Amino acid sequence: MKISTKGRYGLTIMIELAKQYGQGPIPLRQIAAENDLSEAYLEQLVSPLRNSGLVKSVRGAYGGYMLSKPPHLISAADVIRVLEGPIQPVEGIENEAPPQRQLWMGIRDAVKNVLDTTSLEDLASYKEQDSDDGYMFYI
Amino acid sequence: MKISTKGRYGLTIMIELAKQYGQGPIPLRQIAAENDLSEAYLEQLVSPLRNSGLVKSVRGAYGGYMLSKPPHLISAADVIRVLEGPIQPVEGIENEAPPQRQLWMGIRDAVKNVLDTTSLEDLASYKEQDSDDGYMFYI
DNA sequence: ATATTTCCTTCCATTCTACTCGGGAATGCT
DNA sequence: AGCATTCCCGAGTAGAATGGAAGGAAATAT
Repeated sequence: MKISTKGRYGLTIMIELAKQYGQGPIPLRQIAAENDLSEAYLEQLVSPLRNSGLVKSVRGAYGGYMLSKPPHLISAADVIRVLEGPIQPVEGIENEAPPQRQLWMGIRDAVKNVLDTTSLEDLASYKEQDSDDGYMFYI
Repeated sequence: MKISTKGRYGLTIMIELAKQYGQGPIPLRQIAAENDLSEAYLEQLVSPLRNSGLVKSVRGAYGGYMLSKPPHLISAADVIRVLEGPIQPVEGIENEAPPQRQLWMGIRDAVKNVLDTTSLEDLASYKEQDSDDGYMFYI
């Protein structure tokens, strides 16, 4: 029940690109440095993002990556789907017995709903709202 | 973003035990046969379920496993937590930047809500409701 | 005594994860 | 033209997780 670093770092890339949307291509090196991540690894993640059409690239000096659409038109679900595959809590849900099937579909829909209703703009323009203090991380 | 066979098969065990709750100990062999699963593998899964107190065991001939509480008092979340660990879409959520943190917590709460509100009784007494035909499995 | 069943440990093949590395191709700057 | 920068692409790799298999010991009913 995990989203791997593929989805996590991929989302980080997309949020950085969203923050600087409209300011020309952003090199991966910068994103890697700011988030303390491996540039070579990010390279592998951005490749499917480009193939799927979510980002555009410019090669050469002063090149980099940019979103191919405004941040409010790209959802977290779009990014996760490209990097982690279809949103589904189990493989082969159609072969499961009806009770389990109903459960997995419920989970899938709940997750999908959160990811679908969160845009890159939401994530990039995030402002601290009310305090998280006391909120439990593990449940 | 997956629940492995540990959680899935473990839930299958628990649902079978729920169906036959109050009818004495059920051997794993029977559950394995009915669901076409490896008995040796189920053995490994039921061990943590016993250690956590969700099931009780009776050794020897005519022995087996049984729920330690009525099915309506055990949630799917109880089972998944024992076999898959804490319900969390990413590791180390507290180290994530606030925007991502908010997203992961939203997903976690959504999943937790579905699992918490589904009891073994719900799963064991499942009756076909309205048709699933045409419902998409992959989204 | 024997069959059954849980209990416990170890081992194994395969796949996934999270990278690293090396090199090639395009582009801008001087 | 030459050089630095940056994307692009494939291969390799150590470690962990997955999904089991195997063997034997201990308990219990008949």
